[in-house]
Amino acid sequence: MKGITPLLPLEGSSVAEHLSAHGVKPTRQRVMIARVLFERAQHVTAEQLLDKVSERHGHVAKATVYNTLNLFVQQGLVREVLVDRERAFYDTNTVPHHHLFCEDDGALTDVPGDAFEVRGQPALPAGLEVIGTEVIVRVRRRDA
Amino acid sequence: MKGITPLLPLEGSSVAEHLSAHGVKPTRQRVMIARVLFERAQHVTAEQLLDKVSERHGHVAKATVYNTLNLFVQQGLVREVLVDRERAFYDTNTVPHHHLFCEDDGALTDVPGDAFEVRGQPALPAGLEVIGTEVIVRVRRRDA
DNA sequence: CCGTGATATGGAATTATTCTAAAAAAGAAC
DNA sequence: GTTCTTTTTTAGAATAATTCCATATCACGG
Repeated sequence: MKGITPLLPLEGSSVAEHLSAHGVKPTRQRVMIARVLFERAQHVTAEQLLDKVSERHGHVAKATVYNTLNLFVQQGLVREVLVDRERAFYDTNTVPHHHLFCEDDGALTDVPGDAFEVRGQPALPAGLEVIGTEVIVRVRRRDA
Repeated sequence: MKGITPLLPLEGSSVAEHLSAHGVKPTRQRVMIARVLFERAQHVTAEQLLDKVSERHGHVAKATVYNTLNLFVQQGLVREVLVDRERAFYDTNTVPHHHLFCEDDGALTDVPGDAFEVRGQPALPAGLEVIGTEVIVRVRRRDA
């Protein structure tokens, strides 16, 4: 429940099993990408991910990284965090939690502690269902 | 306090006064833009705003619309809502409230009612201050 | 092994936003 | 009003994340 709890999504199961369990066929590229992505709870951009994968495993096309990330988002394996217009972040911590975005350096972190919470369900117009709720707390350095 | 309360930011004051009161020098273009923007509480994209202004007042450069929107955001006259990578929305309702984003048609609306709220302050690392908190509830049509 | 549908790839295309350099406007001083 | 300085506007070029496209490759059931 707490945002700071380190998540290790792969504890006790292989990457391929993890993908299959979420309805994603584990191709070679997807496994390469997932290895880097899920090695720890983190916030990554598509470009960072591409670099890490290329460096640690083989070459992957940029389009494949985007396709894969979109697929993972759709299947609930990662969460997309839109926080500035420059780039999207992908968050491997899928437990509901909130985010802190520092406008000075563009750093995205989890909201620490649990004193902060969202209460209740919004009154929705008929025929709509909630996909997800995201809370972004924008911060800056004092005196900046 | 309630998200659905229609806000009329200009009630009782001219557009120029409204701008000045927020530290924005009321140039001809800024007044044109503000007239369209603040005529009612709404969510607009930069392009929609440009079109409306050009149609109802004179021509304005695209760059001016972007400059002006950025300035207005900085001065707290409008709120920027980042909800998909395609475009940014600008919200003339500056009273704290939440948003509903429908992924099917890309419509952005306010969260109705007040059963839904954010409680407490996040525990912040030292030296940081909160600029603002945004809550986005993503929805889709049932059965879609 | 073969065929077929899914996936991967490189590079081109798209597109919102920002940048740039120059023109216009606003404002101050006199 | 005139002149000088600073701010704002402008048109168009530049930027860059993401998607599109057409082709090649892969996974895998029969």
